Formats: sequence, structure tokens, C-alpha cells
Amino acid sequence: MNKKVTLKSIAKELDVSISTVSKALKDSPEISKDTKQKIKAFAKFYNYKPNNIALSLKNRKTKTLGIIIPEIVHHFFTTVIKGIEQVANDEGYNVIVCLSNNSFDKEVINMEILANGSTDGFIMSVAKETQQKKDYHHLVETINQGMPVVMFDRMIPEINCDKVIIDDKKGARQAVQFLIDKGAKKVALLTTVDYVSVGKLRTTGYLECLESNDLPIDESLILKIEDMDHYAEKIEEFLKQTSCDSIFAVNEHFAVEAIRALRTQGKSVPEDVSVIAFTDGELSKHFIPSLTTINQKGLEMGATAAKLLIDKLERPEDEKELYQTVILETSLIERESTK
Amino acid sequence: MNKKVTLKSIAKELDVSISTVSKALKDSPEISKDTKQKIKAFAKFYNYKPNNIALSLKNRKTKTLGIIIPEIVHHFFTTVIKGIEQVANDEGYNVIVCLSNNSFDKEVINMEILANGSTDGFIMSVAKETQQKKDYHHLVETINQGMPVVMFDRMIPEINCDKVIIDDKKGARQAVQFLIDKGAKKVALLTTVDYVSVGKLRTTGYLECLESNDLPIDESLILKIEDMDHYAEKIEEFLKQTSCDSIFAVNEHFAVEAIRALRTQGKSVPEDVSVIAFTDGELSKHFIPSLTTINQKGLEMGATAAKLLIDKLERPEDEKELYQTVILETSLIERESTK
DNA sequence: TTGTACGCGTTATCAG
DNA sequence: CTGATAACGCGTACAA
Repeated sequence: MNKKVTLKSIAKELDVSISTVSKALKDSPEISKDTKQKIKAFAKFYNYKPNNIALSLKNRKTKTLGIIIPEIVHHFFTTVIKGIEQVANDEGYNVIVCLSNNSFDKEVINMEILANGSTDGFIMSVAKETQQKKDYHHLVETINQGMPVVMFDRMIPEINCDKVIIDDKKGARQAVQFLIDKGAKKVALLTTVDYVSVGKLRTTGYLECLESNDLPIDESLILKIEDMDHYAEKIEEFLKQTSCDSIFAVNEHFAVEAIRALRTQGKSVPEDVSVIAFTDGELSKHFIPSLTTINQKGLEMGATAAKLLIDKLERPEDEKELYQTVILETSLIERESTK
Repeated sequence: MNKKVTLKSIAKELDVSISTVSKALKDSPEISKDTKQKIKAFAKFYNYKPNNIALSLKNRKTKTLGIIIPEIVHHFFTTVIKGIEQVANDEGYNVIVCLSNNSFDKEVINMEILANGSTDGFIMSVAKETQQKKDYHHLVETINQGMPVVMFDRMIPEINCDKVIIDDKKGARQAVQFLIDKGAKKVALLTTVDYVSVGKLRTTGYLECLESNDLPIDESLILKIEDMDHYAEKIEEFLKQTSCDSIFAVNEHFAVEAIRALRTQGKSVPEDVSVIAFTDGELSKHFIPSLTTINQKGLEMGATAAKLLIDKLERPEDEKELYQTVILETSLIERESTK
């Protein structure tokens, strides 16, 4: 078991000073060709690599980005991570991932730990509980300490930082308009409760679109789902009591359960009812019928967030105070669940 | 923007020495009650937290685990990450995630970077390309440097380290036996090429099970899929040319595409053909019909791997040479795709 | 009871 | 051309 080789150990072995070794390895013109060669050969042979931790301490930069997300077993979030990782790697950054599990406390703890030297900045989507509590002290504090934060998807408008979101409202309008253009008169909405920011926006988009098409807003066509525990039952119950010609679901899971419920009622998709959903995930692609969706652009979102963060990190101190919000356009992917 | 507060800055402010501050904050009995109180109050007010990087450098421990996986947009891997994260957090460790994208080069680079001080050890599933090339120098080197490595799922038998795997062969036998018990005579196999270790094991399990049931092995019932790019077409083509009464697929994507292909041929699942798959993911649960699967136990796998690694990290030097391989039992989850 | 000195691994500056 | 020294932030043995 060959222990780690350091500048010091090389210096001792070759009987020169540490700084000579350091300079030689950096090809400093101060050092003679001979010694450089000798040192380089030795270092290469013993596979010397500088210690990141020591460098971080010295440079006050870790070259790693902290990602905090509510949940990782979730196609959208993994896509975002992939997007972040790609640009981060290209720029020489690493990525450290923490999960809040939608818990406020865990979000706070994770941020505090990472903020103490482990990362240069954060990319995050806030926990549901945080949005509910409206307690943002941890966010404000880390930003005030000079740590840049980029929020994506579930973000907090009041907080001063860069943001990357999709145009949820517009995407929802796009979806509903698509249904209406196909002749829909009674569009049902399967959504989340209002304190989830994206759920609320998509709901608003739905309402706006009905309005601009002079269609009545029928509260009995709207189902707001509180938690993800028994949503299937709730959707089934709901669809028994309502008759609609099409459904707009704010995520693919709601859509899939709706299709299942319809099928047990003897209705088929898209013949009797069209279904469109937000979030273009694995389910949407492979389900039968495959789902017409609004693409949430996870990859692009991650990439953009990473670019924003790295940009800020590598900018001189005084130019850091300008925050921007990037709004990604959604796109509609037509598949089999609509006609 | 209040810059980071350090021991030094507190010391200067309070006009005491750095070590006094350090001791006071650690409640050392050496320090008088008065100064302790004063220092603690001050530190709390300015929200002092020790710098992780400095601690890492000093303790030669980072308290973070490196995870290297081939792909993150994949339900199984995210489940494993979740499992790792849970026990890691409980034990005071953080988790840094790197993706190899199944590329050998990226795997090597990621390992080298993280091995230089960024992590205390690794949990990994090796890239497909690495399994193909059979070049394991990076693994051997980091292990020789005293960095513990735990492999899961796609592992390399020749490498000396802890491993967590499921009993792929047994799981496959379990699946095929289940079909046979239901009366299957002609079981088709949808699998990957042999250099993917888990694919090969599942294939072997399939063959063994047929044999022990005195069923003939019919090569025309076996499809080995090279890459994930056009697998749907290949499966469709394959199923056109073969007639079987049931299908065992080594992952849920193959299974789903098989069902789709069967349906276009006018066959229905499970009435005409039963389908069973490895990997219990989102698709399996929500697909119609939902899939009977062999559960790959991602959560458990991650948790076990993390426990093994942390155990090794916190064990004294001399006890580290014993490596163990934990084999997790699979379980069969019966759903709608078999009868 | 408090402070000094040293070391973790690195680099930059300055002296020889 | 080479080497000594200080500094990044922290903890601790030892000295005062």
C-alpha cells in the first residue's frame, strides 16, 4: 500500500527543497533544466497529483458546485443533474449532491454544511416544506456570505439570486390551447395544491387559456391533489364524478393514473378522452398510449443553471450584484394520447 | 455582504489568541467561564462555523463519499444513490456524485480527481466500456493508495474490494421458474450482450432454469441486444420471427417494448403471452398492464454499500484487508403482466 | 488560565 | 538557479 506522495516526500527523496519541487512541476523558468527533468520524472513515476484539499484551502475555491434537490428518484431532477454535470465537468468543476427529501430542516442543514468551505456555490430547487413555511433565512444568509445561489424549477421569487425556470404558465396555456384547438369543450385539470409554485402557475395558465377562449371555468372539473400518497384513488374518484372530453395533468403520473381510471370506466384514450401532461419523462415515452406532453427541459435547465453559477463564480467581485432570471420556453411533444 | 468569520477574526475582534477561541468553542476546561461565555456568544452571534476544508486538511479526512455511476437518468441508480445518501447522512458523511456516462476515460478522470483529497472512499458501478476493455489500473491504483472502494451492481470479480450485488443468476432462475410453474413451455429471453456482467448472469440463470426443468434450450428464443439505441426495433423484429408463450426480459424497458410489439401483432399480455422483467422501476409500476418483476433492491443496495464503506473508513488501519461480498436476495413482485 | 508553535499540502514572495 | 518563509483555517501539545 503505497501512501500518497506529496511535494514534501518528493523533496525529501530527491534532497531538494519543497519549493523547488513545486516550481519544477509547474515548469517555472527559475529552475534549471536538469533538476526539472529529474523532479518531473520522479513525480510522474510515483504518480504525483496535487492534493485538492490543500489547493482549496489556499485558493479559497473548491471548484465544486453544491446541488440541493428535494428528491432524486425523479426523472426530471436527474435530467437536471445530468445537465449541470455536463457543463460543470467541462469547466473543471465537480458536483456534490444533497437531498432535502422535501424537508425544511434537511435543506437547512445541508446548506449549512456545504456552505462552510465545501462548495463555491449552490444550484437548488427548494423543498416543498420550505415553500410552505416561507422561512428563507438559510438562503438569505448564504447569499449574504457571498455564496452565489441559482434556483431552478421550484424557486422563491422574493429571494435575490439567479433563477432558471420554465414558463409554466405559458406551457399550461400551450397544452390547453392544443386541446381546445382539437375541439375540446370540457377540459379537466389535475393539479397540485397552490403552495407548490409550479402547480399554481400551471393552474393559472389553464384558467387563463379557458378564459381567452371564452370557455366557462367549471370548478368541478378541477382536482387539486395534496400529497402523492393516494393520488391514484383520488383521481379515480374524481373521474367517476365528472365528465370531460380531455384532461390536462400537471405531471405524467397524474396523467397515467387518469388513463388507467378512464380505462376501467370503459373509456379509451385518445378516442373518448384526450390527455396531455407536463413533464416529459420515461413514462410518457413508453406508456401505451404514449403521452402528449409539455417538455420541462430538464437538461437545458441544468446546463443553464450551471452556466449562470460558474459565470458568477468566475466574475470579479464587483460585478456580482446583477441577478437574472432565465425563462426557458417549453415545447409540446405530440404523441398518442391526444387526437 | 458579511465575509466568512474565522477563528482568527474572532480572536482579533475579542483581543485573545486564536487557540483560546478554539478551545473556548470546544468547551475546553482550560478556559475560564467568563472568556468562554464571551467567545461563545460572539461566535454564535456571527454564526461561526468551522471551515470544512481546513478540517479535512488537518484530519486527512473529508467525510465525503465519492459515487461514480455510469448514468444518472436511470431509476435503479437513483434509488441506489438515495440509499447511500440516507445512511451517509446519518453517519455525518456527504456524497459527491460523478457520472462516467459509460465512458472508460471519464471514469478514470473522475476517480483520479476525487482520489486526490476530495473523498475518503468510493462507491461505484463500473462503466460498460471498462468491463469491455478490462483495463482496471485506476481501480487497482486507488485501492493501493489506501482508498477503500465498494462496487455494486456492475462489478469486477478480479478486483479486491468490497462488493454488493444481487443474486442475478438466482433472480433470473426465480423469474423463469415462476413462468414455468404457470405452465410456460417456450420462454423467450431478451437480454444484453455477454460482457455486461449482470446481463450474462441473468442469461446464465435463464439457461440453468430451463435445464433443471428439462426444457430444451432454443437459441432462436434468445435475443442479445448490443446497445440501447434501437432496441425497440430489434425486439419487434425478433418477436415477429419467434413464437413463445412467455418472455423474460433483463430490464423493464425491454419488457415494455416487447409488450408493445406483441400488441401490434394482435397478441395481448398476459392472456396470450406472459411477461416478466428484472428491475422494478417506475415503468413497471405504472404501465398497463403493470409488470411482474424481479426487484433489484436499489435502496438496500445503496444502504449496504454505504455501510460497508463507512465501516471500513472508521476501522483501524490493520483490519482493513478483509473484503466481503454481500449478495442481496431478489424478490418477485407479481403484478398484471403474468397469469 | 492563556498563549506559542507546529503541522496538514500547497503556492507565492523574497532572500541568498 | 535554489531555498526559506508566510499564509490559507484549524486543533493540540506544550510552554508560560
